[in-house]
Order: sequence, then structure tokens, then C-alpha cells
Amino acid sequence: MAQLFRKAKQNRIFQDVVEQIQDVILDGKIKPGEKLPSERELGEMLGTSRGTLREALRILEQKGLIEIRLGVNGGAIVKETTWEQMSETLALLIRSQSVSLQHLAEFREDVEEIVASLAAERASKEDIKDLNRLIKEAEKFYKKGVSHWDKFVRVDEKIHMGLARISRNPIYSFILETIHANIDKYYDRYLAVGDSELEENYRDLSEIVKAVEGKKATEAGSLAREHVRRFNRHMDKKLRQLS
Amino acid sequence: MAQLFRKAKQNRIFQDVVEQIQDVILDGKIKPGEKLPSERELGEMLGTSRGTLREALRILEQKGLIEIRLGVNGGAIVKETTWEQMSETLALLIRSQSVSLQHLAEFREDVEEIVASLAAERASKEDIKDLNRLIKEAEKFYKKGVSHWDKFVRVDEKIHMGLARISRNPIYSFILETIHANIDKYYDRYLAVGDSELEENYRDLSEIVKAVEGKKATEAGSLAREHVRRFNRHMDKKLRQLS
DNA sequence: CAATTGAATTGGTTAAACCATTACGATCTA
DNA sequence: TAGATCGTAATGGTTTAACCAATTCAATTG
Repeated sequence: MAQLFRKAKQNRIFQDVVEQIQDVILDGKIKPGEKLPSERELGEMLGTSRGTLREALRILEQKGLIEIRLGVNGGAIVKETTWEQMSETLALLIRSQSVSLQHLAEFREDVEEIVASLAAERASKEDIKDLNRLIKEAEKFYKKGVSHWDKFVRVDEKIHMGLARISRNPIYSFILETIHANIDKYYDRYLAVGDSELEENYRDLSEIVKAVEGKKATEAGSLAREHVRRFNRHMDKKLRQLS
Repeated sequence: MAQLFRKAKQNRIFQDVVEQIQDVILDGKIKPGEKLPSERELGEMLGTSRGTLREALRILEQKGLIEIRLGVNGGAIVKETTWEQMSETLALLIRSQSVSLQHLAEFREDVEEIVASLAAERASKEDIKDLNRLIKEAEKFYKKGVSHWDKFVRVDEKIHMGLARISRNPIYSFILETIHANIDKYYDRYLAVGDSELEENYRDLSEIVKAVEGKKATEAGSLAREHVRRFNRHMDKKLRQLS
């Protein structure tokens, strides 16, 4: 017999609550920074107990749509949408060994090549100025030697993220943030370099920016790939030494 | 004054519970398909109330680590790790207009180019056989005309996912699944094509596979990009007609 | 005026009870 | 005996009511 009736009552009230609140947020009826009603009020409005409502809020919090604060004037605050969720998911995939660090390294080479070449095609004069400012900053730390390696790395990351922004496609910003967050998690502790690596890195960066400035997309791309590949090889060597 | 002591008790017991259960799962102490103890038992083991434990389970469910079933022999079952979470996050980013469909379309061009070219470099003889089998299947539906468009599309997707698998980097499989899931969500309803598009698509696919078979990486890549670009242009036109 | 205190509000947690779904064995019936 | 039916027990889903903990802010105090 065909399905004559649908289930009279859908299970899991909290899912319905999640959807309702999510819709309100995504339709912009409550904007980032604004607050949802208190749990006790919301529960009454939705006709559910606090417990059920709280299960829904946990899900929304996990999705990154709200942030919950304690105390008077606390409550569920709508958050700006972020990539954090993706980063966490990738971390899970890595930890469950569905994805290895080698896979991630290879993927990063591909992505950074594309990003650099898109940036070369699309950079405005203002973008170029920004990049050169960052290169100047990197130069400052480079000249101070390996003791300033950590600060140099921070600028290096800023340059990569800057290129992603210049690509004018936010997906690349999200992905690069995700990759960096996960690479850092595993590699930061092995950071131990000499002056030669520092110089190499600085030269890479300034060449990439120069290529972007000259709108040489292909060159910028392959320079960026080579830059990342060098990093990957270096980290691979460090890891092998440890095992 | 510096922070001498850390907070004696961390807020949010349920977060501690989440971490404990997550560690057990990720360390493989409970494997996919196996069951966690019942809520009442787990609550007792962890020394928390059922309510708090359930908030933790909601989070783990949202992370995609467990699945919860009702009834006798129900309970929290450990899931295989998946990319579903990413797909949902991307959907949120799109709906919140942090990412447009144009961004996604551009990204897809880049990704499919890389995937096809990696596949050309890495395909084994067995892989080539699989691809040719799929092409045969596509040919069958192509010859039956536009009335079989939906079946053709399903094979098309299988070929793309096949190439991703052959790239030997699971990140590309995850990403392609995510892209496809979100493209389908928005574009499926506009699917309305003629015989010429059908033929064009079939020709694209068989040329891509031929390039992969000949290990011509660059060619496979640019063919794939062109194939996707054609799809994007077609969908863009359809969307413009509607607005 | 500055520091302290205390009340009020909000999220965090607990406990006990009941409902709804489901698997499975016991029972009934042909 | 085979098959349908029913009852039971285990499990997740939900409610309620109460209390704890963190935080804000106004009132009080020196």
C-alpha cells in the first residue's frame, strides 16, 4: 500500500526549533551582534521546555551561528558567518586518518598556485601597495635574523591571506584559513630553521609580489607553488628525522 | 596581577563530556558501527545528568561523529567520518551571502581542472577501464535523447567523482562532493536542455577520458575546465532569463 | 568620588517522571 | 506448525521544577 498519511508528528522537536531559529538568523531578522531572547522566554515563545530548547541552541552554537554568553545581559548572540566550522571538520578528517598531512600539503600547493595567479590578474593599485607594505615588514624581520622567525612567519601568513583576498573569491580565503589552521596545529612545534631558509623564504615572497605587481599570473602561480613545495619538503625532512 | 590560578572548575561540563567521547571515538576505542552505552548508563559513568549528557550528544551528532537511533537497541552509533559537515557549512555560507554562486562556479572550474590533470598523471589501467565503462554508460543515455537527461547527469557526476578518486587525494573527493551537493541544490530545478547540450556534454566527457588515458595532464585539465565553464555559462543564462 | 556590596537576570545543571518508538519474545489462531 | 498479533521492556525524546554560578549594575558605604 502506498503511503497514505505522513507521520502525524515529526520526531525531535529540537530540530524544528533549530530550523526556525536558523531561518530567522539567515533571513537577517536578527543580525550579527544582536541577541536572541533568553532561554526562558524563547522556550515559552516556541512552546518547548528549556531542556529541549537548549539542545537546539547547542546545535546552533556548533554550527557557528550563535555564541552563548553567561550572566546578566548574557544569552545567545548571533555571530558573523565564519569558516571555523570547516577548519574543525578538516581537523577531524585528519585525526581520523581519512586525510593525511601529505594530502593536505599537496592540496595546499595547488591552492596557493591558483590564488597567486588569480591575484596577479586581479590586483588593484591599492592591493599592490598593501602587499609591498607587508613585504617591507617581512624584510624588517628577515634582517633581524632567525631570532625573529616567528614574527616573520606571521607576516608570511598575512601575505598569503592577502593574496587570497585579492583573488576576489572568498572561498579561497576560507580554504586558506582552514589549511593554515590545520598545518599550524601539526607543524608549529617543528619550526626550527637557519638563516638560509629565512633568506629563501623572504626572496620567494618578494618575487611573488613582484610577479603579481607585473600581472604575470603564470609566473606568480609557479613561484607560489615552489615556495609552498619548499616548505613542504622542509617539514617532511623534519618529520623524518623524528621518526 | 598575572593569572596565578586557572579557574578551578571549567564551565560547561557538556564540553568536557564532548571531548571525552570524541577522544574515545577518534582513538578508535569505539569503532564505526559500534554503539555507545545508553544515555542513562553513560550519564552515570560520566557523573552527569541526562540533560547535560544529551547536550553533549547533540554536539557530537552535529559534528557527524555519531548517529542516534530510537527504540530498543537504539542509541548513539559511531559513524564513519564524512564530508557532510563541510557541505552544510558551505550551504550556510552561500545562504548568508558570504559566498555567491558565481564564486562557487569559478572555484569549481579551478578544482575540476586540477582533478582531471592529476587523474591523467596517476590513473592506473584499472582506473582507465572504470572510466571507459562509465563513458559507455553515458553513451547509452546520450543516444536515447534528452528524455534521459537526468540519468545522463547522474553518470556525468559519477565520472567527475571517479576522476577525483583517481587523483589519489581524498581532499578532492570531499571538495567535489561538497561542490556538487551545493550546486545541485540551487541549479537542479533549472535543468532544461536540448539535444545539442547533451551531445556537447557527452563529447566533453569522452575527450576528457581520452586525454586521461593518454596521460596528457595539461590537456585533460583544460578540457575539464572548459566543460565546467560551459555548464556555468548555461546556468548563468538560465538564471538571467528568470530575473 | 571610589570601592564594596547585594539584588536581579541569565545560562548551567540536576532530578524525577512520563511519553513515543522499536525489537523481540510470548501468545493466540488458522 | 506457521504466521499474525500482542505485550513487554529498553531506549531516546520531552517536560517540569528547582537550584547553582556568573555577570551586570545600581545602591550603599567609607
